Amino acid sequence: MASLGAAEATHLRLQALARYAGARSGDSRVVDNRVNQVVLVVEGAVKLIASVSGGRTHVMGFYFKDDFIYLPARETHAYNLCALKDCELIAFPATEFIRLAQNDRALNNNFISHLLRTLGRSREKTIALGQKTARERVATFLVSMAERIGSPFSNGALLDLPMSRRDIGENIGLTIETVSRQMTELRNAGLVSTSGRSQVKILDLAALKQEAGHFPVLT
Amino acid sequence: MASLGAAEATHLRLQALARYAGARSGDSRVVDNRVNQVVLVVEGAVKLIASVSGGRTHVMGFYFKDDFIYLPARETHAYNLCALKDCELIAFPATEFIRLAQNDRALNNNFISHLLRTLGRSREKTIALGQKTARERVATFLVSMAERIGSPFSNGALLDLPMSRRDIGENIGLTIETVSRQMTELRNAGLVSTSGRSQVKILDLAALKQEAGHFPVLT
DNA sequence: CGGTCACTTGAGGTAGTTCAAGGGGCGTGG
DNA sequence: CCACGCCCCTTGAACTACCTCAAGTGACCG
Repeated sequence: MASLGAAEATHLRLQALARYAGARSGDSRVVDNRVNQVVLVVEGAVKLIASVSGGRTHVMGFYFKDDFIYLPARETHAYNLCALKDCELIAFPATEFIRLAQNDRALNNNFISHLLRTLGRSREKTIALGQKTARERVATFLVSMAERIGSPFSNGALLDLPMSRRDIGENIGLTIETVSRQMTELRNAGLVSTSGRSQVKILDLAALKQEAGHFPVLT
Repeated sequence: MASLGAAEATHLRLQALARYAGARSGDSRVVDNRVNQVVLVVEGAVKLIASVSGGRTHVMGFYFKDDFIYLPARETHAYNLCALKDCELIAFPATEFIRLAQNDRALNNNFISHLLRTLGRSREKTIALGQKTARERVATFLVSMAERIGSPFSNGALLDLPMSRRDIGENIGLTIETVSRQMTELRNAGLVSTSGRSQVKILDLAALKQEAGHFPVLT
């Protein structure tokens, strides 16, 4: 909760509001979505999924330690959080959270800049899905993950991806097969190497960014 | 500026901050994008475009009277507002705007709920671009426009679209030809009729929503 | 060590793009 | 008011990126 940057006084009130939620890897509907929620990831990794008509589902994004999620109440279609690993989360009902934030400049500012960042990422992603080829999307995804959960490594990064190929595909609007093929091509091109299902080593981050079409953060 | 819902006291300060901008139809770079801006559309219609690598450009959205736009400063790629008709706009530097809003509960709340709505729409659009077919996208676009600038008409709506087919295509991630073909198919299916370049009559809104895949507002 | 399930690879199909050629609005000038 | 011309839009035909369907392969778990 420290990462919310609230003052001491607000802190206590936030605690009164908070719903702690633990989750095991694979759990879905981790947080109550009957009202808008602000969710903080204390530990672990989650995906935000949207269930859409026709049984389709779209992965809106992936979130990791210290990330901050705005989870809208179910409406025309349902948003839900699913755990990708064992997780610790804290959820606040959005309305009360916002009201509280108004009494605390730092928290209010934090919340607003979080929203702006989220909006920025969402717009980037819109562009990606509207304009990019499969190759560019996969490259963009990897670059983004490198920036968010990668450990630096020579002139690249080391990644341990907690999500499946299916999750990746549903996130960037491709089928699982296409994701797989693009990964293979990137491997053949010498840009990445993989071991096991989840370990990815980015060998040349600059070149990968080139492949990504110079776009910034996705997800 | 009334639509900002600020109290009297804040009003004066907002006026001090405001940059009024008139624009003629077709004008681009209507608002200074060297700093983040909050822009209010007083009159007219604008598009928010993102210029991306490879000379590609994506139309992030269309905005009309009383709409509220968050225009990020140019960064990895440049966002710009272009006038689709003659316009009157008011721009506020975002940082100062947010600071001011903190002293005015109503304004702060309005701003936050605007951001949440924008984020919601952006997410909807992400889903649309990630999952929908050309037919669904065009239908979704028309439904959205009907809700935003349509005048009711029997069991449909009357539309006067200020944007070109190219703009539409760049907004929903299709080529101009595909947009055109889908429009003719919708016409042949008896869901819409058109006259001239910009007049669209939606004959059966319910059926069009069906075509759209039950999705809510796009753009 | 053996089974399951995720991932990979291949072959064929299709939605949408690309390239190219006509119509037809709509503004302009007579 | 009508004629002219530009440019947007429409339509057609060929192509291609991605999807779909199907069959391996190998990672991870018991």
